[in-house]
Amino acid sequence: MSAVFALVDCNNFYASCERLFRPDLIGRPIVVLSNNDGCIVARSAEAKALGIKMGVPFHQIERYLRQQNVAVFSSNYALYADISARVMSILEQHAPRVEIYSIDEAFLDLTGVDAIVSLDTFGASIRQIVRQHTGIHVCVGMAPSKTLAKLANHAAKVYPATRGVVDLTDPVRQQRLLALMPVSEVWGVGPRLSKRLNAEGIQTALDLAAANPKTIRQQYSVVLERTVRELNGESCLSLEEMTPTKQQIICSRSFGQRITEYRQMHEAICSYTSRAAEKLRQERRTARRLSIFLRTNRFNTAEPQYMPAPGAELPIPTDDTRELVATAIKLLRACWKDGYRYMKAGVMLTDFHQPGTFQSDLFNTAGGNPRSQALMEVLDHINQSGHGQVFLAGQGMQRDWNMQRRYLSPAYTTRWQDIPVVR
DNA sequence: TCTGGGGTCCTAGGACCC
DNA sequence: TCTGGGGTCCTAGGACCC
Repeated sequence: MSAVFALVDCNNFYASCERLFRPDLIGRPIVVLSNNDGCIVARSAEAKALGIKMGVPFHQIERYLRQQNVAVFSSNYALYADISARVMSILEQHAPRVEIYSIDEAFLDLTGVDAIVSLDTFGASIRQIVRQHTGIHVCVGMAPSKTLAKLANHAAKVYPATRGVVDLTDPVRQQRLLALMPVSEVWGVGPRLSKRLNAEGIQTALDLAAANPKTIRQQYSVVLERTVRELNGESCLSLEEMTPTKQQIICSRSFGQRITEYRQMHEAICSYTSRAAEKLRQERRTARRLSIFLRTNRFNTAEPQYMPAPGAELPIPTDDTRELVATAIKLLRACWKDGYRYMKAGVMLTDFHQPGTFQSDLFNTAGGNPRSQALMEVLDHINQSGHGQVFLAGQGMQRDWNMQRRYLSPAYTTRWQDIPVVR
């Protein structure tokens, strides 16, 4: 029995989520902006038809968007995460094994399913069920490897005649599609590799599939070699149902305005560290290494630049917000310089351990401090309850550096006072 | 004036050891 | 002028993904 993977991908996900609760926007172009309302990260079909490109800085096309009556939204991550969870739970009810690959995509293992029902029928029914239960439209691509399933999904999106479902298990069909796809559309081939491959005469996905894997490995990498094999229907990437534990946690943001005062940076670093510590506890890990980074605006070459990124090792791995914040602030004090206009800062945690397993020296108590653990549990409980916020004084009350979200929609599904009311 | 955030994997090169 | 070889570990940087 040969493997069959499906890739289910939500269409224009963020824009679709915004439209779910705004039926008045049906037919109107929608764009969603990145944090700080920086650039375009999602577009509805109508917005794509207007020629609006992904990743364009908002300020460059703001006038055009107004002229075209485009609805503009700041990222509402709470909303998207909630809708995503609903879509994923439906997929998990209908497929034996599911890998949630990103907020809007999942791989399914459909091996053996084609003995019971045709893949086209299965794909169409998944689409219909998700749409009926969530209002979200998805496309389904099916093939013997993940890389081919990705391409099949892409075809399902691009060609309306497919009705959103493409079964690419037939080798002849694979060849036909690969010949139509530029190599840059292949999963794992980014802009740099595309350029190099094009220069070598490899233009289409079919050209890459026809390349010698050994040669590709020598000239490029083992990763691209695997891609070549996957394009030939040899499955090298397996379905990963268990989310692997994180190797690092990063919390960083660009500021709403440039920061020039130490007080503001102190608040920001405290906040980011607290958030990172919260994520760490969710992962049930402790961290031994913490680093911070500050950045001036690298796009503005006329300004003096300063981008320190100091790190420190903790004596014992910890998940205690207070210890991590104290370490971060020590690093900040040492690297802070007045006279720069800072644009962004962040905190990174690495070198993770399982709580209580660290081999400590004679003078430290291994296994963590039970009082600290209890305190952190209470902190997380209150902050996740929706009833209030408890934070360290260092995080500040002014928060005048916080990011801009001028076009934020309500938290329709995750905050009581924002639930839509039908009159 | 205005250019996201959070991840992964691989490789090369330096430090260090015997 | 000569001044080994091989292994491990760590870090930085580059590439990719959504």
